This record gives sequence, C-alpha cells and structure tokens, in this order.
Amino acid sequence: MGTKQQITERIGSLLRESKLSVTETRTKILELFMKSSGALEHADFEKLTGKTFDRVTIYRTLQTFLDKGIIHKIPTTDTSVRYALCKSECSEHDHHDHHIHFKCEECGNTICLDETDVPQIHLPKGYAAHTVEVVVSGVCKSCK
Amino acid sequence: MGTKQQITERIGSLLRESKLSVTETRTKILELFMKSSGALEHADFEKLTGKTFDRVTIYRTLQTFLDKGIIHKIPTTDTSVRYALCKSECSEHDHHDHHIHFKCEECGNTICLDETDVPQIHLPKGYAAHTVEVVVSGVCKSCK
DNA sequence: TTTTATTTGCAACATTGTTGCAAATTTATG
DNA sequence: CATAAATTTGCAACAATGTTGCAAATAAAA
Repeated sequence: MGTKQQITERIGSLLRESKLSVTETRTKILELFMKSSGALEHADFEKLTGKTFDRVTIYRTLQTFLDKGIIHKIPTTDTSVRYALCKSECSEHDHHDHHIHFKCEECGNTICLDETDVPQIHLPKGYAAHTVEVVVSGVCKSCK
Repeated sequence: MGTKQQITERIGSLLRESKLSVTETRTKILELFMKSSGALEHADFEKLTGKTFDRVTIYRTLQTFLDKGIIHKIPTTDTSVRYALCKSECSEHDHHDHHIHFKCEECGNTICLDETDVPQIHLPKGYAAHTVEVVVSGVCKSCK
C-alpha cells in the first residue's frame, strides 16, 4: 500500500504519464480506486467524497480515465456501470485486461480476478472474436 | 417460423403456461422477440411498435417476462439493458440458458449462440460460482 | 508572474426507470 | 352470454442518471 504521501506521488506520475493535469478531483478519484478492494460505480464517488465534487465532473473524470486506459468498465445486467483500475500494462489504445470479473451475491462487491485467465471460446464458423468478457456471480472468499 | 396465425397461437399458449393474461401488449412484444434475430432493448420496442404502447407498460411487460423466465438479460458495459428469449427449458425459478452471447461491433446486434457452451472457469480457492456470463465482441457471420 | 491551456461547477436539458391510481381489458363465474 | 372479480394499462408525477454549453477557477507553460 504505502503511506498517503507515497500514494499521492504514485497518482501524480500516473496522471503525468497519461498527459493529464494533476487536479484534486482526479487525485481523489484515483485514490478511491486504489483504496477500494473492488469495482466502483458512479454513485459510489458521490457517497465516498461526500458530494465534494460535482456530478458532471465525476462523469467527465471517469470518461477521461477510460479514454486513457487507466480504468476499464465491467459489464452488468442492470443499468449501473462499474469501473475498475487497469493493470499497468494498459495504455491509451491498448487494453490488456485479460482477467475475469467476480460479483458476490452476498456483499454485492465486484472484483477483478487478475490471476484467472479468460478462457478460449470456440465460436461457430464465421464469427471473429475481438474481446471476451466474463462475469462470474457467486459467493466470494470473505462472505463464504 | 410458421404463419402469423400459428405464431399468435404459440404466443397464447406460452402466456397461458406462464399464468399470464393474453393481452395485446404482451402478444406484440413476444412477436417482436420471435421475429428478431438478436437481443432487443427497451428503446427498440418503442421504435418497433411506433409508440403504440406506453413506456411504463413496456417496462412492466419486460419485468413480468423476466420474472416468469420467458426472457433473460444480457450484460453490457453501457447503461442499456438487452433482453433475449429464453429456450423452452427455462421456467419461473429455473433458468437454463447455458450459452454465450455475441455482440457484433459492425452491426451492433447481440445474439445468443445457443450451441456454444459456457466454459468452465477455474476460480481461486474460496470462491463459489453460481452463474457465468460470457459476452464476446467481434464481427458476426453476416458482417464478415 | 503572466499568459495560455485545461478543468471545474453551474444551469439547463435529455433519457431512462419507478410508483400510485383510475380506467380499460381480460378472465372467471353464474 | 352477461356480469363480477381480477388483472393490466395509461397517465401523471417523480426520481435517478447522463449530457452539453459556457463562464469562472485552476494548472501548466512561458
């Protein structure tokens, strides 16, 4: 984890690497991602920051992070959109998140299982796969 | 496929089997599902029916169909919710849709690949899987 | 420190989804 | 087939979520 100071510095470099200005909103939101054990959705940021930031700013910040390959979206069957930090190998035009996602039916948390590879899918003839998204629902380690 | 007459009868039985009244809205929406090659989302119904039905009625109809196991949801990374018909083996408390979903990046269509099984996922110790959702993006047969 | 570029917050709006209730339709009953 | 009972529908009103333009504030560059 590291001290608060170290985290702030790490966030600073991450933003500068992505050619983004280092602002309070961006720093705070990245901090929340790093502290969190799982994926976050828009509403979480308003709660966790106590409405310090405008809704619009949060939307725009998340979009910017997506564009720069800092975070990725996780598919859901409801209208919420969940986001999680990408691994360091991701960049603006190249996502390398070849992991699956796990949603716990008990605690509601969604986490990235970074060690669990996305399986090979054997598609019918004529179909070309580009990306494969896997979301497993069940009971997580902590809730078992 | 069958004649219009036959489809209407099939829909009637399906609704009665699920202990639902046979109404115009429900018949029309099921008809659209059966005609459609892929998954549909709420907005499609308003378009396809030419605003014949109230938004609220469509929401409630889709929810009812979900509850009865007539349709299922497909996960997405945006705020839209996509629905598709379940296979005949599904019932109110028992879904048996063990297939993957394919979203074409060209035509935007989402389809159920009924012959393609959901792969076994080997989770880390401590995790219990309940359902596995797989959505593959790429280029479909027709767009290739 | 000043200039320039970027980001933020506000207002206003668009879209999507929900709830209560009266009217209309469907199903059950005599 | 007519009527009663149950269910479904449409409307109005609201809540939540997401978007856009623009002026003020902040960060980066000079």
